[in-house]
Amino acid sequence: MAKKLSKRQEAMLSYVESFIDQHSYPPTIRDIQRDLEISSTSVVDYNLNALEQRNFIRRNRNISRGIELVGREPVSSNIVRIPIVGQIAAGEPIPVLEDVTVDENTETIELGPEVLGSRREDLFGLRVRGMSMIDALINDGDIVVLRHQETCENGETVAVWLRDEKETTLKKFYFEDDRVRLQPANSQMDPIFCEPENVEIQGKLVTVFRPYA
Amino acid sequence: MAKKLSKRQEAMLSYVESFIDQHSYPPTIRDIQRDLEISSTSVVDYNLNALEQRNFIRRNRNISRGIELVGREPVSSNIVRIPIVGQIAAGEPIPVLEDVTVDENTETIELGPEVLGSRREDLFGLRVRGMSMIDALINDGDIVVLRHQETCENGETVAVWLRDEKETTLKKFYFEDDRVRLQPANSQMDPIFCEPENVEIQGKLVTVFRPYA
DNA sequence: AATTGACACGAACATCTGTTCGCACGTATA
DNA sequence: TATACGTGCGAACAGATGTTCGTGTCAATT
Repeated sequence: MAKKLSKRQEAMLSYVESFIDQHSYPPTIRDIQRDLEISSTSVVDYNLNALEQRNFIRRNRNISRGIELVGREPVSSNIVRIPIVGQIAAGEPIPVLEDVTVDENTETIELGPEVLGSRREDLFGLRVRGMSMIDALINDGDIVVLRHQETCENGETVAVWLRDEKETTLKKFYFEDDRVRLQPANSQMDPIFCEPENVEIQGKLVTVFRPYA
Repeated sequence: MAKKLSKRQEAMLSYVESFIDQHSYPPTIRDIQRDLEISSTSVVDYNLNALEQRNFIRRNRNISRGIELVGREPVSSNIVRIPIVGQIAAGEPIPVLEDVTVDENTETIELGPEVLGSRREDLFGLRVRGMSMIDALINDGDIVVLRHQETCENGETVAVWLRDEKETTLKKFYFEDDRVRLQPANSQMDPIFCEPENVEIQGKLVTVFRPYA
């Protein structure tokens, strides 16, 4: 069982890997045959079986492109690519997602599920400008990742737009009695109280990170 | 362009997504047809084209399972899985990498190259314990990602072990004259000066992030 | 009422693709 | 030398799969 892979099997394995990286779907037997200049599909089939026996791949019979790389799936499937759609600053509203065009020029970041939690939809990133969120230990240049939502649970940290003040801020949100309490992450600081009508929830804070160039 | 997806198209899109997550290769048109109970493959083809036009997927003509999810593919080879090998606190040294066993039980996080920069070797993560790094805007519970190195350039933020004080700290490092200046990120605070012999560089700070569970 | 456009249907077609089989070649073993 | 075994070859088969086309439905528009 500890038998070494043949030259050809090694070549096939790394071919499959790079093919998947490149196309995001596995190759057919004939793809492998052609690109590795193997004379017959049956040779490919034979060596694929060998690779399966040694647990490098898994094959799904009678299914086209039914090759799976063992031990690879966890890495590739759960990564989320998050677009950085603008910036967040005290004095300006958060960009409206519908107005933002996300194309291949948009800066993005890739994050795994450990960082993001389970719900992976509606995520977007904003670059922090200014020191206005320093009380939440968020610095100029940091990147905050938000999940777009217009309501939230008590105690969640959310990005809110204060209509009257014309101001964006990141605070813990508490709805109590008839008013809203916005609590800075820094417990030394005093909360803000305001009318519910004045508060527009823009999204929930999912993660913050700071690249040290 | 802002046209909404039809019910069927939404269903198809999310079916494709979960199929890929589950199998690690895309579905065929007939897979979609069968599982979504659509009467004809041409209907699937039609709606797949609609999805392509709106840039949710990319189709590769004439090849089986030639569906790619837009914004999902780049998720492949450039992701780095970083082990979280321990914790970092003021009063204890950083775990020595050689002593740490990284196995499948080790907690890890996956991050893309935008977050990590180009050099992707020798990275490891530590969970921050305590508030001792609050002056660097790093909170209890944050995760810091370091690159293991024992030297650094002036001005880089590094994790250092102070031999005499028996203390770990994250500071900007400056070698000047015959001494070392360790500058807190918070410019309000005073630097520490010490002998070069007293300073052991543990690694360079690459990124910090804070999951809001 | 007529027209148009989006969407759906069903069947047929042409490849694409995995599988199988008989045969051959070399090396190690008996 | 004979045998077994791992590996390679080429061809053929059968089913899987993407594509196309004529037709139909329905709601909005003219």
